[in-house]
Amino acid sequence: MLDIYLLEHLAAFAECGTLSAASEKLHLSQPALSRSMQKLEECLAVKLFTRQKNKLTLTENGTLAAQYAFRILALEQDMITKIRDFDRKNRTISVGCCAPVPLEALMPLLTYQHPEMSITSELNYKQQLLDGLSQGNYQLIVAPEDPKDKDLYALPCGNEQLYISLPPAHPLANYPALYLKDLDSQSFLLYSKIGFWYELCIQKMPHAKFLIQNDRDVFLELVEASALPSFTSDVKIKQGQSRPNRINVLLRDPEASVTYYLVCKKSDKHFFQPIFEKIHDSNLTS
Amino acid sequence: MLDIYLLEHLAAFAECGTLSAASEKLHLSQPALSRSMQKLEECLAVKLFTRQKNKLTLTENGTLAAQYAFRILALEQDMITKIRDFDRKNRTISVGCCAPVPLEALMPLLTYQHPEMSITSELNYKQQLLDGLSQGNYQLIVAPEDPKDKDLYALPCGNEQLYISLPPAHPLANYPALYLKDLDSQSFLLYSKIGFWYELCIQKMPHAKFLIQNDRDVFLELVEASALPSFTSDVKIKQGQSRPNRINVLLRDPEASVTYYLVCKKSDKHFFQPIFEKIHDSNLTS
DNA sequence: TCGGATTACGTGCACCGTAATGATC
DNA sequence: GATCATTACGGTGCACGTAATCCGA
Repeated sequence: MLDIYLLEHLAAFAECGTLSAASEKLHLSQPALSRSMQKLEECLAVKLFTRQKNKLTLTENGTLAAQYAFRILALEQDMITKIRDFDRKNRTISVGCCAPVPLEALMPLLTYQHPEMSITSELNYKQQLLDGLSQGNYQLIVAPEDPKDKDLYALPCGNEQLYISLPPAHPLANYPALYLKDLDSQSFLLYSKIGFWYELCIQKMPHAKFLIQNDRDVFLELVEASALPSFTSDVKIKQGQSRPNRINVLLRDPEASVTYYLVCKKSDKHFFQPIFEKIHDSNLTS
Repeated sequence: MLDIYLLEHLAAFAECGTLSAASEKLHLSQPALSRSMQKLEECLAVKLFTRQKNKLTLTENGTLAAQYAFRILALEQDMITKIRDFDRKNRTISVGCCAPVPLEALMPLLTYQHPEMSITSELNYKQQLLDGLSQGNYQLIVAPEDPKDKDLYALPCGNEQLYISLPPAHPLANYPALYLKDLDSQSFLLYSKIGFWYELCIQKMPHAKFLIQNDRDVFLELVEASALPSFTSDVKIKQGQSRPNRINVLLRDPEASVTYYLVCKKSDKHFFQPIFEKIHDSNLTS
């Protein structure tokens, strides 16, 4: 069998055209390369070069050999990257979530339970979450409803109730509860990374204007400093994140109250069993 | 990059299941293999094995790696054989010939003119010769007529006239000349390796019986010892191969007199120029 | 006790770099 | 003289084998 370094040397020579150029590319001395080429010919027992004292050129054999060399080297490189990718995928848990709130409790839980694995998470929409789960891009997802799929294992893991946060002077601030359609055509401060809530706002308030903020700190400061309505939830309020100069009004739309479901493939159920048990005891939103 | 020997070792282990079995297969010590596997893991920076003190097993990573190893090794093996085949094809001249006689002069000519190349020859029928030439299976053919193809270069290279060799007592032995159809329904001694002459006999004498001999010596001895008619030619007669106890009668059929053409691809004309020149001076049948 | 895996240690080969030579422009 | 390829020579890394150890059936 031919050593891989011989193929690398041949490939370099085929690319560069001269031994000296190739040797520079390979960080190698010219004599070393010269010997490699000789050895390659010897191993294959085939003439690969025409030697004109001062010039080395590939024969037809040589170009054929170089083509093979490229293919083999590419395949080996592919092997390395693919195996590393495969390994990394096996030692990372990818979590997809429909909203940011469940992640806040789920991520610490996972890192605690699987200290040897790295955990990644991203927000995504319902259908993408389910697709990603079945395709293996996610091992665990949090959906805003029960997927009811025979291949999936799902467990309720908490609730979240949307509120509208209004300044006391706002005309709607004294209502005990509202519907989203009551708020249509208003302007809102909206943090961008809120998952499926964003869809809900767009759908229910097609005429509203959303002043979208990508930076969480900027968003909070604007809420503080402006009289613009914004959204919050019972979870956030319980966490004490409601502002004293704001009145939080319940939203009665059925979609404004969500039950989160933690979902994995049935085949992964055993692996995630400890997580499901912990959630059974104390859910992700309490 | 991973050294090829590491892949070979991995492949062997994947096939054998234990280091000791694989080491035996590789004619290698167990420790050497053990180290190879460790090095492979180190190079890939990935766990390939589960180690149970006394048992070494491939992980999923490992089986994936082994699959790649097989592919790479196969590709490399393929490279070696393909290049050697390609080289051999380039340093052999394959000659196809419609009859044995022209070969007797052509082969020495070729070996003399191209001492570095190996020459192979075979008898074949006209169409196969032309197909073989265009497909590269032959570089040079001898056809029984001018192929008249614009991509081919052809030159007459000799003639051969068929004779029927009869014992003096044979009823037809005193004719100055005969046609093949005159001989139909007789029994003949026929040497098998005579190229297109065989076709001719079958066509012109559908009722004749041919006692076919595969061994040249046996054939000649039977000609000597029996009273059965057989075939010969002017070339053979000039060579002094006619038997004293036989009368050779000319065959008048136009097909019984053939002009041979030496043919090559126009693209190879330059390469074979010396051969064509020599033949121009003294042809293959004189 | 045997078979399988790993560790420890010494050795030889093979690949490398430096230096020198040959050859062509 | 500059560039390119090859040969000669000495050094070193590394893959190997032998021997020893550990562990489980």
